[in-house]
Amino acid sequence: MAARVRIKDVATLAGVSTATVSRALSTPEAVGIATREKVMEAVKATGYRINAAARDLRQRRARSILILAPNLSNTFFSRIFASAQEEASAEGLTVQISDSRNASSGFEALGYDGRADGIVLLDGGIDPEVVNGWRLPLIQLSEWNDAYDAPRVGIDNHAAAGMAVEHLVSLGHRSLLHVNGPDANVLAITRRAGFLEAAQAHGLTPEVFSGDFTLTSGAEAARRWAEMADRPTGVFCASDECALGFMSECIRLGFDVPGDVSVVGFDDIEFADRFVPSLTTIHQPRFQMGRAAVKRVVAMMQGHGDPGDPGEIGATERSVRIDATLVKRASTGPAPARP
Amino acid sequence: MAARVRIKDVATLAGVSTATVSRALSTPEAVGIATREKVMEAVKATGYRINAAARDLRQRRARSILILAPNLSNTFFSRIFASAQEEASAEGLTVQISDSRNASSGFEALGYDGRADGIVLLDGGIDPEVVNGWRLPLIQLSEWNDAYDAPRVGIDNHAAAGMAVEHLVSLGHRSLLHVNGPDANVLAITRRAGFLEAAQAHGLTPEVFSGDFTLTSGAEAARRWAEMADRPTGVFCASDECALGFMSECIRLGFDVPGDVSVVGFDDIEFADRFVPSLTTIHQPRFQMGRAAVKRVVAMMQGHGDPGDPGEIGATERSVRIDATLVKRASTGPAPARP
DNA sequence: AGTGCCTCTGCAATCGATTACATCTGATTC
DNA sequence: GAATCAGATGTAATCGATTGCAGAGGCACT
Repeated sequence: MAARVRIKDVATLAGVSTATVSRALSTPEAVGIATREKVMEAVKATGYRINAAARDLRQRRARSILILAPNLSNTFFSRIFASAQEEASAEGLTVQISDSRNASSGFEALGYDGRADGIVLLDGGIDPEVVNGWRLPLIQLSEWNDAYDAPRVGIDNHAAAGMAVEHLVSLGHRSLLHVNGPDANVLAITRRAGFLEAAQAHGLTPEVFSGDFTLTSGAEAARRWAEMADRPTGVFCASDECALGFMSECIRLGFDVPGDVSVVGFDDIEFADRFVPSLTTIHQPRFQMGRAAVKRVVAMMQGHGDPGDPGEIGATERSVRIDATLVKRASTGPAPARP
Repeated sequence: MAARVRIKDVATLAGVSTATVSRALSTPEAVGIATREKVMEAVKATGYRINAAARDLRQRRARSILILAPNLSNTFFSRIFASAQEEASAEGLTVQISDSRNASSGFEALGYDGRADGIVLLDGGIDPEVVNGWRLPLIQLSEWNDAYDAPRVGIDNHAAAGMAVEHLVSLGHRSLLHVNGPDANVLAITRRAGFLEAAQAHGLTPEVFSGDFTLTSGAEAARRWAEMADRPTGVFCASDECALGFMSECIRLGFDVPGDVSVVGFDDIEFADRFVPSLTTIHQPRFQMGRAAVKRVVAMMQGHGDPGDPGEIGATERSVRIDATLVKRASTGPAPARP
């Protein structure tokens, strides 16, 4: 914080009061043209930059929203960050992106201390007591937790997993495998449930391997798959990274995709389209998700008449559903004839 | 900002002054044990959370560093963000990650308005006048700009490109191609120069295609390459994404990698190891880079005795060089016999 | 008892902006 | 010419914490 020039310096140089400088900058139409120009000149001459802390303190708001993600190095989030920032920027807001798994858990838990007016939460694994204690407009994006008292933005993971199953079944696959995400993860749980339900609806009794969404876990699953006596021919992975890891290991082990095994991913990250073979997957419109989440949280913030009023927090019914679609590519094909 | 309970409320409940509450929280050892406990109890009972704006204003610092990247959706940055945040967190600092290309360019240009005490800049393409006008401890990470008056953290891109060339040459490749990054990008320029110099040192006159680091541009380059009469057998791409795009398109066109063409990338992103064939590339220790950058900027911040003092800004000689290494994988092999 | 010192606590100024209210100027209207 | 009004500007309170200074109380020593 090196703001050595204060509004008072500008005022002195321009020969007006600090009130006038403040008005010239925030509500120019409330100031005479001649004065306004004098002020602007003084601002330039001094290199004045507003002190956000002082403004935030007085106005009791920070013009900023906090985005919390469980792991910044997960590439799935990148695009969401970009679109969220873009949308926020259009609203005149700053975003702060932080890692929810990496916060000092002390007094100022999770960096939240009034520096933000709203929160977009991408992590469903935080203690509900903490989350509900924030008392800020908050929306849950992608992941969620029923114990959080906040609306959600995201796709229908259960149904999307069902789409993957339908696709595989329609290609003739009768023996299926699901490579799951982390046990405690709500996305993993939901996708797994959707997978199992759809499979059972077709009278199938599929296999499930545990994983953690990563490339490595996908590769590991592939090795395990390769050693099975009766290898499933249709595989649904809980994430694209996992699916790409799975495919890549299959290929290295000498199998053909989709000749020997069809693979479906989840997310539709950039690489999905570029891998060889390209990956059939569930497309999540991440750009749209980021935008929608910010729009929602901004709306909630505006609902706050009194800055101390929790407003429409808890309006869970105001959730936004985003449509996911199945993108058919080269990693899935007809089931091989049973030996 | 919904901090409805202020330090005064805590003070009243605990039956002490606000000064005592403040001290109990920030310098507990300066307060009697009995009092301290009373205060802590009152804090819990009221759910008090400090108001960062007020604290920042009074202390004239924000306990936060700003990380500016040219494009949040570029997955190369993800890991840097994660490590930077981790390091900052260990120092008791918050990080704010922002997109430098997406800032409202008005009065509060780039979101900088005293909310941060230091900056890690990953973008070499910002107007130097703006950057030097920030008057904050600043370090340049990965990208740089000689017009910025600030130390750098990063690898030797020129030498690294040379390593790629040496590797290809040692495999017998005599006809080389470089798929470049954006024309104005300092990384692209430097890698290109390093490539050309090393090639010329071997008496070669290589080809250069322009690109922009992306998967798509790599694929495009591959199509162009495929149509050449005399196809270069050794290709060096300015980024891994580009290299993977190039390889993927080659394979789709029916070529063999590395049978028909050897490909070297740059960065060593996660997928490099998982593609088939796995990608030979220049490893940039991104984790280490993020940490180092934060460490440096924190050191500069501490050099600030007086918060209004630019301190050791301009200490360009204090740059930190990180070692890059060539990782040999399956995408490079002996040059095919000349037809 | 007096003095000095140490520990703990409170008072009140302070950080730098915003903004309710008051004041002033000049124009318009009757 | 007085009354009224609108627009422009200034005065001063305010946001919520931190912290220099001083006072109170306790203890030890002379």
